[in-house]
Amino acid sequence: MGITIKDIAKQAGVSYSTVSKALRNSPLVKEPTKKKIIRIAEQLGYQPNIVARSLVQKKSYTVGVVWPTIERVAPSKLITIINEQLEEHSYTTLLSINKLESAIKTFNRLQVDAILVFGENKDEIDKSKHINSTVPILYYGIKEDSVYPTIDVNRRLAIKLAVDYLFKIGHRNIAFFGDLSETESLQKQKYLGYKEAMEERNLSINNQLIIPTNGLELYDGYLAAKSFFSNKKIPATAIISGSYDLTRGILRATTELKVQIPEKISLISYDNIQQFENIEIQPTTVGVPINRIAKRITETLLEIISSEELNNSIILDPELSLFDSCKENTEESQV
Amino acid sequence: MGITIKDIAKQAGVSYSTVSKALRNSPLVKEPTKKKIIRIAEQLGYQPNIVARSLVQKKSYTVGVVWPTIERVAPSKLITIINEQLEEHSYTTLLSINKLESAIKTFNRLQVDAILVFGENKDEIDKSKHINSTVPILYYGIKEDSVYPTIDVNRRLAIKLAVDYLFKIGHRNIAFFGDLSETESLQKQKYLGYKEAMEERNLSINNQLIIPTNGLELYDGYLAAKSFFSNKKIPATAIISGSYDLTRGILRATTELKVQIPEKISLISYDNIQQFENIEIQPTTVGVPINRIAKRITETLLEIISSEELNNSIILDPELSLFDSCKENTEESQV
DNA sequence: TTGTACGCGTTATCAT
DNA sequence: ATGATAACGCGTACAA
Repeated sequence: MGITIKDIAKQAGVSYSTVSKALRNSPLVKEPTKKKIIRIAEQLGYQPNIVARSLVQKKSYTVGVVWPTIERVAPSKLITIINEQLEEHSYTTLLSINKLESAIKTFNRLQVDAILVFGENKDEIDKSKHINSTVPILYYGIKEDSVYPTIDVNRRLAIKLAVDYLFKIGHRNIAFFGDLSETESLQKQKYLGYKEAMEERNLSINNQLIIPTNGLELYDGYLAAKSFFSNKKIPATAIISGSYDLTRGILRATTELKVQIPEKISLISYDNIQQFENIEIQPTTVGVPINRIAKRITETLLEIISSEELNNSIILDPELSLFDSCKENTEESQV
Repeated sequence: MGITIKDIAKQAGVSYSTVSKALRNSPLVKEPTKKKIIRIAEQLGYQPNIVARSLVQKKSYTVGVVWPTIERVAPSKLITIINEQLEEHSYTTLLSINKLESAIKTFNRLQVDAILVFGENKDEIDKSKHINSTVPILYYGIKEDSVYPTIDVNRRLAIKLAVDYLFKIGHRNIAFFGDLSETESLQKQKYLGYKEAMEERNLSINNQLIIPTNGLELYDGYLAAKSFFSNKKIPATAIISGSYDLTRGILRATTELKVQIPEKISLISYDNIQQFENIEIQPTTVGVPINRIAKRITETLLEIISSEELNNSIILDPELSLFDSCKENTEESQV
């Protein structure tokens, strides 16, 4: 068994309530006594029993994160940042990799102060609806529009921003690299943004411009790009890439094939992370910076915890971060 | 606030201690009363308060997993399996992505029953040593030999097995693909196994045979393999690949270059996962199957929890899984 | 300034 | 078969 405040009290020759006050740094305890108690606590390696505390306080200073798809890397950076930020507010983050329903139950039993759910689909969420969670829940990145309190990123708008910018600097033939398979509904939003924006500008879309990468790994981007550039005449003056890793692959291909960026072709990458380190060229990106997402999620969680009330869905708007992978297009191909 | 047993008691017109017994399915409660109580509990959506329970029982049926490197995919499959297995024993798994020291503190405060630490290096572990954890700790995959209770995999022996097998079927020129950078100490163990085994057999090693992939992604294996096979004369009759993704890359390269496996060259891959799905050829692998690792870890955790005593380090021995990527070598190059 | 007593939700022990 | 009550470790209102 661990050390309790009673053990400390005995050692210090005071009552255990005094110890409790001292450790919580209450002004109701004299400095010398406080110092002494704290010293003894450290000596004994005292760890406050959160269990007992949260029982009496009805607050555990703990946030539960539901993380059923641990095997996907995508949002792991995000959760790392959220964890750090919550820690600064002296909250502890606990992850569960169970299915949504069972994770929610667990966190309710554990009496966490709030639950953050990552990237679930609507079906799964609906299944968990009958559980009346005492603990407030916040969803991130769910795959369909939703009536549940949600924070998400406007991926569609992101790609539209990219198209608009490229249009503004003279590009008319704009290609899109992305995984278009049915399962990747996040990717699909990006594709829709591309299509919409192109149509709005009356730009033609053809199969030469839509490049399915058939996967989201670096290698997939690399292969797609190699085949793309093997065309006699490259069918576009600009590329929009649907994800970080794809972009890395595209850049490896352009380096290898000595396709100059941005001289030969412009490039914009979808990205939240903004850490294209060790890479030949810093690409122009579009997306919601991960720090902004994290900050907003943290704030919302703290809000939910203190007010018990959740204002509904928040959709974060993306921004364009200009670097040197884009250049004006002055070719005759302009209409 | 949530529903408590007292709420149920009021509804059912019994005392709350009867409710407690009924919900724990005690034989001391008459069937009809029990049924009634359970029904009401379900109606109200009652969730037992683990906090209170673990306070009195001094047991939380919870295992804490320290997972500081969430951004690396490697052991995520493993943890998924362990989670499932612990669940079958009605234990809940909770992850922390904090630094080791702070995670251990957290789990102690939370009064979990055991802590499982993933893939930390010795420095980090030493730093946490001064914390006298009330909760028993089990380490997995730490990067140096250790005095702490540990379960790990014998990577060195795995690669030796591979070399030995290839030797037995007539290969003398055996190449090794792996990331040899200083930071990858797990990879290094594999390289050492390769070197040792080759030396034991008096097989010569030269730079043509040791292929640093400079990364562990599919793409890295692909590139390394392409350059490897561009040699006029391929310098080996067999390849040992240091990891799953590298192997996938190598296979893509051989397919592309029409290098027949195993006709032209034999291949053995290091692997725990054994799920080379969607791949052209099922390679022969060597390693400890992930299910065996998971099972052993789960067992050890449960043991530790019940006995409070930990028998020291367990090193799991790898096995060879023969598939069709190897073939006897009958060339003259045999000594 | 310090100590006493009660309550948080649950389980376990003892009476009834 | 059921109910009353103590205990788990802590925080806090109130008494000293």
